[in-house]
Amino acid sequence: MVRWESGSQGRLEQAALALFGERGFENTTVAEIADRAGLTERTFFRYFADKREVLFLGASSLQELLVAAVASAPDSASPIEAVVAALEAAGAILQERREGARQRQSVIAANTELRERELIKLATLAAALAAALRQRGVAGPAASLTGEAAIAVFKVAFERWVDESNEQELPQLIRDSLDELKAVTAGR
Amino acid sequence: MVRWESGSQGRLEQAALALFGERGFENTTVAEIADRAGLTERTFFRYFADKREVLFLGASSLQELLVAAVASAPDSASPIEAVVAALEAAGAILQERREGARQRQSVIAANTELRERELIKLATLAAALAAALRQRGVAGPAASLTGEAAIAVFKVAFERWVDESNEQELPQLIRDSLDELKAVTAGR
DNA sequence: ACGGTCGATGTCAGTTGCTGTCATCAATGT
DNA sequence: ACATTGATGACAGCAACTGACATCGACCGT
Repeated sequence: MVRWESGSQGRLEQAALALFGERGFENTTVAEIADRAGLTERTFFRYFADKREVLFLGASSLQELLVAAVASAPDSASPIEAVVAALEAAGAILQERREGARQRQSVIAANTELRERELIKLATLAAALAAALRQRGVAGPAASLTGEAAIAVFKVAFERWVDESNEQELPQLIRDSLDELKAVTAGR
Repeated sequence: MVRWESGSQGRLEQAALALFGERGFENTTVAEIADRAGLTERTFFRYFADKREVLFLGASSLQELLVAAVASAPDSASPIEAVVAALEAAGAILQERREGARQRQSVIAANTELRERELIKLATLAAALAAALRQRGVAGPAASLTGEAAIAVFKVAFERWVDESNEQELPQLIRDSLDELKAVTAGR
């Protein structure tokens, strides 16, 4: 497909992950990442919009997966069930990359700028899920709230999953969190 | 209280708001803000951790207000009702600063970095609300999900409130959004 | 085989956000 | 008066990011 692409982007990503793990995000310079990848600082910024973005490669493909899953859910599924089922599917994928995901998350959790970037990715995802729901005929406000609720469920489940003392699997945690949300919102 | 404090911080804030409104956030330099306030770039960074933070002054006091409101809610209130009641109270305050809030929001909405900062403020707020709920004896996961759900409700309501074509009041929109969330999560 | 095109990368200079350090200066307390 | 203290200025410097142009190797048509 791609003519050149001798793996520069991947090398940059690996170099960045290694250095961030060793010395932390702030104590790592873009020039150092590029050096380790055998490239130039300028080239780093041709592949990644900024220093943080190197940690969020798979994000867009994960979003596409989720949107596709919502779009292909059976008509009988309620909005919240359709979206959470999609999350469970994505959760199953993350479950397989468990160690990598945890390592990445420990880097992100240690730095405020990275948490900001993570949050905007999740907010974008919520909007994409809402848009997918509107395609299915869900009304505007309901679609927005369902998207936001789904992200809330995912955030809480993911946080518990990353916790070392927790051995449950992510899809299960997602379902548990959804049940918890239902219980909490039903309260009066 | 404060011995000096001849209003430097306020002048910096006003100067920043004016310049951001005129030429946008990215096309405004910190040195320009400081100049207009009759101060130095270095002084700007003594009052604000970074260029974005100048747009988020009242945030911490708003959070304190919300946490206090949750803490002082009657024991009979369910977690979600306690938190949303607090949001309505905060919404009433915002309702009075309506024009200022809309203007500020139009600056934020136009810039990704600012949206990131806004999201992390909201996430921090969600965590603070959850902590306040745990003080009331709510179990950990339920508290987290309630905090996140409240923020979801607020985000959707606020978005609708800022929409020019919408004339409803913020506290009412918050209550509407909560009802919508309840309907959506009850589904299926 | 050859010259030309094109995409990936390098080089370099410049702007801007942000920080550390030290000096200054006015108000305050004794 | 004098020392203290808190706000500000002056300056130097680093690192993130960008624009402009040069280079170089793979490919393509002749």
